[in-house]
Amino acid sequence: MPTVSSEELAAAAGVNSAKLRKDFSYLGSYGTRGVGYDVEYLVYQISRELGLTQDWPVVIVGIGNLGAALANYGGFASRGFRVAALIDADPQMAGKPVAGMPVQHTDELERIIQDNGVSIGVIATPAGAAQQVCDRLVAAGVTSILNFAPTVLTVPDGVDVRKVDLSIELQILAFHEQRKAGEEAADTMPAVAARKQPADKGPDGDVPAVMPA
Amino acid sequence: MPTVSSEELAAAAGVNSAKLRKDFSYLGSYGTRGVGYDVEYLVYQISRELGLTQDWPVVIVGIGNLGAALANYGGFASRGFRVAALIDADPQMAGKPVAGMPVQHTDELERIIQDNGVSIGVIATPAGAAQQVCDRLVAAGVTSILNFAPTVLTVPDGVDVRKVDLSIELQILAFHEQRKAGEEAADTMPAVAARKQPADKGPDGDVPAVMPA
DNA sequence: AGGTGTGAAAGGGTTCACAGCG
DNA sequence: CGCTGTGAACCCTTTCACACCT
Repeated sequence: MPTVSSEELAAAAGVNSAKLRKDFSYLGSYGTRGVGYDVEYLVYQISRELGLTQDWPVVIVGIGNLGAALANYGGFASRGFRVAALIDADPQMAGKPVAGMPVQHTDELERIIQDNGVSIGVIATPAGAAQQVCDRLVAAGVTSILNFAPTVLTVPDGVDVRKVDLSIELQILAFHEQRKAGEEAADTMPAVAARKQPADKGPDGDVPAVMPA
Repeated sequence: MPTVSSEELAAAAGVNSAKLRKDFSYLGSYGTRGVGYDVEYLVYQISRELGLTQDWPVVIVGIGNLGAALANYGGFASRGFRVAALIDADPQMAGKPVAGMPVQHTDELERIIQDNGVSIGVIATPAGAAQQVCDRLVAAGVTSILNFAPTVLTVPDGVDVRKVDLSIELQILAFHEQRKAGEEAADTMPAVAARKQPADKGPDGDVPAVMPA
């Protein structure tokens, strides 16, 4: 399929075709009237705009179950992320291979960041260690942090933090589950709970690509 | 601190106090004019509205690194989730304790769901197994699914699916990182990339009591 | 014709500003 | 007097509809 129309893409994504065209138009005029969008060219332009064509070295700090899961996560490489190092505070872990890569000790953190020009760090440590690790990452030059620890991190201006709370997704499901259960009683429910919502979005959410209602 | 004002809460949350008051007003009139909101009462009301006061048994299918990380995740219990069972297809895993709970074999899936009245399932299997597991969960009575596998699941109407893609969060960080790098060249950047964004929201970001849809 | 790109209209959500209550 | 609750103004996003290009 060498080209797609906004209509086809919109249907696949579950959005309005006008919205899709308007969104694309902010990136430039990459379509051809009467024809549609050249798939390969479009993919490249969007990838470039999103930064997927760059190589982003990242470090993962805290190689417990979650850190190991992240290290093994296949989706990273295909999106331009390269795991530059796995770091853990436990000396027992040092040298152990995880996802085909030896775990390094926290002592090496600063050197690793600098040697690899890492600007993105992933924190998968226990809550208690997160802020400290964060501070060291920032001091070493990291300017974006993905935080899986259940703590709110404090960072200086200019540093971005995104927090992933795995239980929030469950909470959203439970919220809808609750509504399903009390559907017939909808009239007596508060406005918020009763309001029908158009397929609400996940964390990828801003990527409705395929979110079934 | 027995009471808070909308102003204080708004500052803490990084939003406008009027928005906060309006949002709360959809839940009912739980504040006191001239005083503020009674903290304990407010927490209860919001918890109830979100379904946090209910007990939600969940099953986790696929006890690899990620599944184990989820099983150990402390945040669940405090939000009303109870891990009813850990399920894995590997017979070797059966009986092994993970997070103080024996892993059970996939053969038991249907029975476990029914015995525990589980309506929420978490899929942490490899991509190849996800749809099949999903089908079985749904057939057994699950109506909400949290999917960590990198696959788009197909489900019947009435079943909610939320997909968590761990790399998307990194992608968002990389996007901002890219902008930081090219800040001085902002004038020549496409409109989208150059546009200043109000501290955009994390995954928890799209969970304000009232979904911004 | 066929489908993009976009001005204009419509729709929603946020903020303002203040009445009203404790 | 202080702070909530909320109508109205405002602003941003989405959708419509069509001019315009291929």
